[in-house]
Amino acid sequence: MEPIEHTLAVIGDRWSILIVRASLRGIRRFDEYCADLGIPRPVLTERLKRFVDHGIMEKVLYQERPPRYEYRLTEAGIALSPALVALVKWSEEFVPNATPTTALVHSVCGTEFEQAFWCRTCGTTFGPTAVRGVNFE
Amino acid sequence: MEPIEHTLAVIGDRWSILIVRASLRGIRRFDEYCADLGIPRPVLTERLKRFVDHGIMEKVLYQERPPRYEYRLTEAGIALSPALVALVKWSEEFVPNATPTTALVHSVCGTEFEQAFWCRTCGTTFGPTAVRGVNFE
DNA sequence: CCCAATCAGTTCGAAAACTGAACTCGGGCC
DNA sequence: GGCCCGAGTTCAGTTTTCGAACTGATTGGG
Repeated sequence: MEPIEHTLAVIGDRWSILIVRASLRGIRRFDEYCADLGIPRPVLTERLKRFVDHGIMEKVLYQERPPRYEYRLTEAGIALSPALVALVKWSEEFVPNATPTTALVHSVCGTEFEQAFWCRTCGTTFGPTAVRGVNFE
Repeated sequence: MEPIEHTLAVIGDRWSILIVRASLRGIRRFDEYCADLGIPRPVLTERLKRFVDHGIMEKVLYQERPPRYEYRLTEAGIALSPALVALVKWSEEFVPNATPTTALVHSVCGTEFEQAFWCRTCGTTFGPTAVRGVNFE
């Protein structure tokens, strides 16, 4: 199985990306995910378990007696951000009636940023049509 | 429903992204997708229909009698590339035993490229941890 | 003319995943 | 004891997925 197939077997469903996004927004606890996303509890249980198993999230004890855990993204989980950003930006552009709000900003300066392909060799940025590759085109 | 939820309702499943990737690789026809991906035919039928309905693909008649159609990405479909690239790159980095091949190259110079967040205001590139936003963090 | 091959789908029954609502279980608080 | 919190589990019903076999229009070969 190719790497990306493996990845999609883990996060390729209607909820996974939304869970990652919720976590980046600061959501941590089981009931918070439920309330925030409206995700069915059994589905959330399974996803969190899957994420922990695949190193995307970690279970952190935040209270003993009764033992209670919260779920935080690991570095690998945070590294999914570029994919999430790409999807958010695609959505803003192509989903009909999408509100073109400034959804994502650079925390340093507070203004909207771009996402691009960047070629170190050429020193240029470029778009999707100039991409080619073994696993791609 | 927020834009990204809508987007994930369309392409948030185990196969959709792989179909887009196959198409970027030059796959066009029903049986080609089947053979290339090993996707069940009924699922492929449903996904292609969905993609056409949502403007991600278009059905192109390539032969009359019997009428035969092939499926090509629209501009909106090609615009999903950044998300795909992000997932491919994430996979290369975080999927265990992933072969670190040069999967994606800049077609102009043939060397590997990067994908980054870029702030026009600051004139800098930055990583996932510096992202903040209404829909995000 | 008839038979095989092509190719985009459809049909079908079984298995798996998803869903909402209710329930469990440990433990603190009054 | 009775009530609340909060992370799950259980359950029954629906939807989705799956693989394999089938359909239907048409062409090319013998």
